[in-house]
Amino acid sequence: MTTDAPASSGTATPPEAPLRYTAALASEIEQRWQDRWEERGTFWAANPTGRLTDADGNHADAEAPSFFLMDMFPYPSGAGLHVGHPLGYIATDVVGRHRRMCGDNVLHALGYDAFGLPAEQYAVQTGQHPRKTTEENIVTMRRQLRRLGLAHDARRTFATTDSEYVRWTQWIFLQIFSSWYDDDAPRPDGGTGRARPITELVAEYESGAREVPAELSGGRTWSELDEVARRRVVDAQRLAYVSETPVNWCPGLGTVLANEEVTVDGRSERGNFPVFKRNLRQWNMRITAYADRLIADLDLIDWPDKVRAMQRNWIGRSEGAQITFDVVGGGTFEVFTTRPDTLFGATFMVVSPEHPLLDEVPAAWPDGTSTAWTGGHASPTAAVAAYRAEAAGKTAVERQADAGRKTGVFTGHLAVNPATGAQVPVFTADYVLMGYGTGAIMAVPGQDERDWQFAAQFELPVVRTVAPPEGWEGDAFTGEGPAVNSANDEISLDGLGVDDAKRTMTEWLEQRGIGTRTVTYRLRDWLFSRQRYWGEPFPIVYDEHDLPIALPEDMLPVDLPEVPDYSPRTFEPDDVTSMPEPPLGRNEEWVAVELDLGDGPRTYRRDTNTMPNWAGSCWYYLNYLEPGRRDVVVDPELERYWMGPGHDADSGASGGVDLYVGGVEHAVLHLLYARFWHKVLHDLGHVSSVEPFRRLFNQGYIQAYAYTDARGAYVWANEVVEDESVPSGFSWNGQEVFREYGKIGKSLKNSVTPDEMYDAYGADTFRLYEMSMGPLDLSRPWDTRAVVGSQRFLQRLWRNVVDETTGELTVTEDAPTDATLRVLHRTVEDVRTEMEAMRFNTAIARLIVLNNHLTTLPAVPRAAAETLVLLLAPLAPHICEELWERLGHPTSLAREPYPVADPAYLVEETVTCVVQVQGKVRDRLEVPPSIGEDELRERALATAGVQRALDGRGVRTVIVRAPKLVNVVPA
RNA sequence: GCCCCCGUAGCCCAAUCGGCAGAGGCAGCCGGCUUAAACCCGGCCCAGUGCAGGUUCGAUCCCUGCCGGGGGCACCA
Repeated sequence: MTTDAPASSGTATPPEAPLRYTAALASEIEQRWQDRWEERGTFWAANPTGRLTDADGNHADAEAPSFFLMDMFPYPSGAGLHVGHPLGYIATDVVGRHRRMCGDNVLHALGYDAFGLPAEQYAVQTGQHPRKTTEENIVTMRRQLRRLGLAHDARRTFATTDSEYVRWTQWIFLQIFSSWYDDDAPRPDGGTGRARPITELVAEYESGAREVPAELSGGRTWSELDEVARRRVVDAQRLAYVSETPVNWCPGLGTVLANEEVTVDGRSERGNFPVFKRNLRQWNMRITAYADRLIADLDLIDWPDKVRAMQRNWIGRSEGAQITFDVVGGGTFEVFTTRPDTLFGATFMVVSPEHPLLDEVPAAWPDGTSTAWTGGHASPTAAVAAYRAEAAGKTAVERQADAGRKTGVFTGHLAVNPATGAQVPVFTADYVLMGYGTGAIMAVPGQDERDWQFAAQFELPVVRTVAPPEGWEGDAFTGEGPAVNSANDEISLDGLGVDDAKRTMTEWLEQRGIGTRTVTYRLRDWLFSRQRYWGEPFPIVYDEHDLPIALPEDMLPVDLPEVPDYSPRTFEPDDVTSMPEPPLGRNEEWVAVELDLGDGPRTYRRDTNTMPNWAGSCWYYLNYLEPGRRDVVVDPELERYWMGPGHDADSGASGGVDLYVGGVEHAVLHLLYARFWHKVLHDLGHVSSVEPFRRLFNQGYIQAYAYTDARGAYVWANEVVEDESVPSGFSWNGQEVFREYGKIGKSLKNSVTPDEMYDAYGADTFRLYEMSMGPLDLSRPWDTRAVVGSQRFLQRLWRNVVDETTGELTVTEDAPTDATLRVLHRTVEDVRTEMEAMRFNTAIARLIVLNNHLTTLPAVPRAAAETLVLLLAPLAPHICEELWERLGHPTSLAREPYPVADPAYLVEETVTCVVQVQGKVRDRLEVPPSIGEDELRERALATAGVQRALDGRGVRTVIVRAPKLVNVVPA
């Protein structure tokens, strides 16, 4: 049996011991202290300036280091919490309380990420307005978390759905909309490339300092463009822009989704619905402009290697060349390749089905077209149209199922290989993706496995340009080797290694003006609009030209309008032909709006999309610094104090939140988006820090066993018992059941709630158990039965100080003995080390040792009790406050200095020296720690154990590691 | 298929620089307390570190291969 019914008889208060530390007494103490902390403002963090002072009205002490501590933004679920949820909140609370006792000014608060799909779905299900259900859920969650005793500054809480917060989310959107990325602008850190206000771009065009890019101007100068054309030129360069691009359309959710929200199976991360590629006009954010900085600055921050690797991987930087190919009969197109050295082996071309080259294809098949290439169609026009339609209807799942079995069709186009001059056929195939590189490749079957497969399928020629090793029997050879078959009148790569060949070829291409060195990224721009109700509206209107116009700041926030129906228009999950239909479009009075934006009152049309729920979590850390500001998104002085580079010893060159704790599931979503927004705000001068989160810590998950019966149905885990008589070892109601390990939740019937723990043990026991289960970053199984161990510890602590019957203090004023002082100071030293390294499980183990030692004494010396209480206070704050008060201290221990060990008591009088012969322990010696090597060697050689083990053999060498080890090596 | 992390007692987990395999908790067993039981107190049992090699005076720790578990990526040119 792994999960007892939580209430056990041991927690009832026995009449003979009215002050035993039972769940009832713990609850009384805990709630009393929670009220006091709130009334006294114990955990108010003082800002250096402005309205937020500490409880005494003081601003931050300039001498005290600041420590900005954060949990990942919780989403207030309607389902309530289970025991896995608080793990991270307890951990950050322990860190915060510990840092505070170490003298830091700790900022720790918790807000709510309350927009988004789940909130909306919950509201639709319950038939209520999302604002109502969201607010109710926040109330419930606040109550459950307050009962944990978290030392948050309650003045700094907020929800992303607050109108005051939405104002600034929209304001930041407008900052991004009103910016462009200047690749050549110098940065303070020495690099080049940063966001600049779009007004500066316009000014440069007007003054002639900058020429309008030809692909945007159609060859005309700025002065030759009319007003609308100029706006199109500028709009195309904004960091937030509207464009018609292939996007992820999810009919089942009724909205488009970002790449990061689509699983590798091509389904929505939420709801697991199919996702289709559709060309739609949508908002995008130019995160790709920051790709290099998002990679490079990973080196500045203290994050788990795993998360940094995931971000690097997601951004997917690859170096190569872009090469121009001429199309026979006119026109050109570009390909991207990481292997320009293999150009001589490019025997055909492949473009993605969405490629513009296919908008016009020859009307008839060229002479000699193989029937294998035509797909049975009479003309390229028909073949390409059919293939394009087929590709558009495929989900990513289907595409993936086909991986390896290549499909495609000849387009009728022929291209010229610039190295060989040969005419090669251009195919279209869906293994080439429009969103990566140029959407077109040169196919080199000799050096690329995918191309080889395609070539085999369509009977295309193979030319090897890298010599495979002797005896190579495989297909494509992608390894290192000398170039072959790679020479023309102007250039020869033959004999060069891959790297040299790449360089030589790229130089030749650049000289000839038909290629350039290029870097490409897997990362795409961030698709930023959703066709849902419960999100931030865009602060954008459109004029008669259908061009976006930013609303002026004084019109913010744009609040959500009431609509007749806020449910999304969803479709059959596989309805490919469906079109998104934003709920905000249902309120025509709101959509059509008359405004005076400078040229008199005119009618505009509002944007009816909403922002993704990531928007709110992209900047919430800044809002903790001083929520509710009307004049500025964040006070620069507060940002420098709490987050600026060098604001404390550990903040480094990047600055940012000192410690950010949360699950690893946001590694490439929230954490990438937030870094992007932060860098834009940094470029525009709103924040001094370069990165939002200096140190990231991923906590593990608490999971639990679940049990299925013979039919595979889940049974209530808390009713399962261990049963030797059945093979699985577990039974439920007398029938054998089978154990699995998985997420805690209602569906697995293994849920345990914090409320049950508060009732059965109290919050301190619950906190202590969660922290003692193992290292914080490891996932581990919940075991309700084991919680009692933490409760026993607190009971023994309580009894060491308070008489269970009378409530009298039992501590003695006598000085501790030398032995007690040694244990005490050893514990202080070790606990400090463990706490600083966030190894709370081992810190707790040391505290238990000390407490058990005190239990053996006739009476506990006050000095030892007080030190123990202070050491334990971050972990079990309520009982420690209570004991601290009973020990005669009128004020909270929240800011008492964390104990420091006296080194005098850390020195051992004797050390056990291990005496080994050939690595095996043969004897032990009690020696003074200061013993010299020579003396130790002599004494070790003289021991009976060594003599017996040597058995007359000579000694070759003796390794001495004074004072702890001697190892004798026989001859 | 590629990459990363983890395998220590029945269970959760410790072990600093390569130096006595055990800090703590749970469960189990024995004893004490008790009219009795629970709570509580004391004590005990329990692994040679997933497997096979290698380096070393000495390996849980470093290296190689394999097995098991977890995670990430996956037609990215």
